[in-house]
Order: sequence, then C-alpha cells, then structure tokens
Amino acid sequence: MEASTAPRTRCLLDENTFTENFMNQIRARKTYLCYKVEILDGDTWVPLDENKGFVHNKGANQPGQPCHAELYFLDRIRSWNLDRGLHYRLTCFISWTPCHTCAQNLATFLGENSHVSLRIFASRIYSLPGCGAGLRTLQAAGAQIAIMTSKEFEHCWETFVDHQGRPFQPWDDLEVVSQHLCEKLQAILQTQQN
DNA sequence: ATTTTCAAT
Repeated sequence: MEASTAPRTRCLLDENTFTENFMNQIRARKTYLCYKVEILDGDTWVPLDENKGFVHNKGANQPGQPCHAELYFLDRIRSWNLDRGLHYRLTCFISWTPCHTCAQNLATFLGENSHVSLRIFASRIYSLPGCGAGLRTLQAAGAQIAIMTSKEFEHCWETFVDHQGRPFQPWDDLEVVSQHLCEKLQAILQTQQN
C-alpha cells in the first residue's frame, strides 16, 4: 500500500486571506507578498515553479522582532543562490508598496545583483513620509513598479490561492480604485521631491 | 478627491 507521502502540497493562500489582504479599497494592517521567478532562456522567460510562493510580515503583536514582508522575500531570494551567469526575473505582488527602508534594501540588492530583475505590482500605496522617495530610489535601481489591475489580481488568484477551482470574483470598485492608485503612483514616481 | 497604512488608543 502506498504511504501518503506525496510531496507536500505547494503552499497556497487561503481564499479569505487573499481577499482580506489584497482588496485595494481597504487598509489591512499586515502585508502579504506573493512572488514568482522566471529565468531567461534565449529570448523567452521560463517559469521556475519551484521558486514560487508567498511571505507576509511579522507584526509587532507577534513574538520577536517585527519584520516587513520584503525582508523575508530577500532572505528567500538569497537562499536560492541564483546563478550569477544567468538572468532571472522576479515578479512580486504585494499588498502594500514597500516602505522607505524596504525600498532602499531592495534597491541595494538590485545594485549588487545585476543578474536579477525585479517587477513589483502593488495592491495599495503605502504612503507614510519618505515612501515616495523610497519608491523612486527603487525605480532608479531598475525595478518596475506598478499597481495591480484586475489582470494581476486574477493572475494571483490563479497562481497563489487555494481557490478549489472557483474563478476569481472581483470586488466592487476594483477597477476604479486601481485606476486611481495607478494615477497616484505615476505622480509619485515622477515627482522630484518628497 | 479619496490617506494614517508591515497594529495596538
């Protein structure tokens, strides 16, 4: 008889966890970050499905030092020891844009790892003081930063959520809010100061 | 035009 020791099901987000954290018109008090990795083969990006997953921050209400989601993400990237002779594209879908410090850390990582490109799609804009400058620094380091639209929400649902075969159900005003945030992000990225 | 948000008034 077969022991049921099939490889552990890949870690997927619970449906409600996804919705509660990625809905773009609310302000969740935590951050989730879903990531995927592709490798450049000729002129084609090939998915590395084994390097797909998600992380979330550790809040001040939990034991130990608080830690933003981006730092856990950087830990995972480093643990993969990506081959410096190849080229990789990381894509992350994050419920809040990175704070100033995390943006700086990501920018430094990109500066030290020219074999890695980064694309960020964010559900909402974290806009405490300094965040705009952080995002501009990150963009200047080569990262692409954009707001999640229904296309990205649906992609996340299909890729990272334990949806049991159910299709993504957009929430009210998803498109309207996304469009507004997109315009706001463009203004932030084009600003010269603050 | 929307704001206090990777918790704890």
